Amino acid sequence: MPDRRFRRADLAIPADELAPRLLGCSLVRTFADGTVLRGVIVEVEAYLGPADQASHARDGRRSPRNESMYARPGTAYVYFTYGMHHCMNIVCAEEGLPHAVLIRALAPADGIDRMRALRTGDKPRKRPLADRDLCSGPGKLCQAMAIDRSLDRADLLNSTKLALLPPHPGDAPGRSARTPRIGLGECGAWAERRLRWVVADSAYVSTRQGLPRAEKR
DNA sequence: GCACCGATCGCCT
DNA sequence: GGCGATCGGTGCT
Repeated sequence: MPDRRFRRADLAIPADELAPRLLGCSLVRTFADGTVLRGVIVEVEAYLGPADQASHARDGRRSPRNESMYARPGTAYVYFTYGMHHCMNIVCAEEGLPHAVLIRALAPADGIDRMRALRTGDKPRKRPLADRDLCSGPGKLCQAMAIDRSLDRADLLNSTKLALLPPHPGDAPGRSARTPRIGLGECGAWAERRLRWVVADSAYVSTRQGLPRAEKR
């Protein structure tokens, strides 16, 4: 059976509509040697276009760095930040309107040992990284999946290297919770809007910030 | 040209 | 909980 993919039209919707639907979907990284890494999306944030003061595209900003935000829905937007980390977004809404969903955490599913090797690199460690430390943050998951600027502008609906797949039929993603987005500076009311969605009971989220205490584990 | 800072992480106290 | 790492993007002089 050929792998299932989204249709372009499925992603041609605003980021705050797409984001919750991405919980439970898989992000799949395939290497030239056939190695496959897969994680299930458990945490996302929506960035809502030119008006969104937390977005790289705020006030219509457009540059070589964020050009892919203006591309077709289904395009990957990968950027470099803090001098050492990459973060990955799924571009959505109509082409030319810079909406995107930041992938903040994955539950590792396939290729876990390879992810661990990618995360650990050459650094000697007393204990191997725990599974919950592999993809529990936007920078971590890019390191674990070998996602960098070379995958910026990749088409997640057709790329052989990086793909977005819908949940397996019958997969229950679990209860989701909404919170404000993480790590924003002064963005006025935009910092307060609840544009982050997390699988509330997942052990693989980046932080429990904003989640009800009763859901802490 | 140059100074500031970031959609983060890991290590330290 | 705090802070340094590390460097490209951005905006101002």
